[in-house]
Amino acid sequence: MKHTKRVRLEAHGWRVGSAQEFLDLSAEEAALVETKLRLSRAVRERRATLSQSQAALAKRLKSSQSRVAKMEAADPTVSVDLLLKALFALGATPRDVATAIRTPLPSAA
Amino acid sequence: MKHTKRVRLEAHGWRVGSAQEFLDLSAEEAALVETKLRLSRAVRERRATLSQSQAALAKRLKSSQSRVAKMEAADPTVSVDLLLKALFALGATPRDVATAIRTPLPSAA
DNA sequence: CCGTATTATGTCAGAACTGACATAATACGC
DNA sequence: GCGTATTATGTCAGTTCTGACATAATACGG
Repeated sequence: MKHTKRVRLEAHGWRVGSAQEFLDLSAEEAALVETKLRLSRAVRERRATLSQSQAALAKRLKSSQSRVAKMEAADPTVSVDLLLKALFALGATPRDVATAIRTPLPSAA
Repeated sequence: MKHTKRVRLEAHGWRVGSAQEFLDLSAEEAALVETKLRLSRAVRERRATLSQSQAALAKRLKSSQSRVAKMEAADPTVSVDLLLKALFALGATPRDVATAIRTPLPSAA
């Protein structure tokens, strides 16, 4: 279950216009996906550092363990808003968030 | 129409638990709101720099002028996801986004 | 192995967000 | 002032996201 760019676009009722426009939108979508990946990784790392279970973080967030798992899996049904809420709940500062967003993934394109 | 923390929490069906918990959640909510403000400001600045109208940006985003206006007004009905989509559509890099998130507002608390 | 603690995956009703539209308010040149 | 271009505010039906639940998979000590 890995809706990526393509699927997401189709879900939005896409009908490709100019190739240029499509490519640009792809790049923008890719940047957003990459950002989500970085944030989700940051959530997992901070939580692990604090030795908290997903269930514990979920409780603090008034969310559920399954949703935390999806956050860390960068599931497309998880919004950036939720990822940020999780990070702040884990004690991250805006500076920490900024760093996470700038930090490239281990081996991602 | 300025739903802030309080209203948002109530909208979520809040019932205050311990004072400590409430305060913590307030701080976290505040951090998120502050982040949204910074991003919305970044959208306005980038768009202005490019001398684009809200309508032009909206078209590029496949959105509407009114929603771009709400983005720049940091309206609570605008998600961080949408703000990021706008920034990337305006040519921002993850690094730019990170900078925006770290940059304090002119005179905010 | 077996318990059990933790994490992953699927599903869905309800809540939040979105684009679009209408229309009001502002800004700016003429 | 008047036109008009741009931005602001309000509303709402349709889509997306969310929490919760069930349950499967994995990790790990005994």
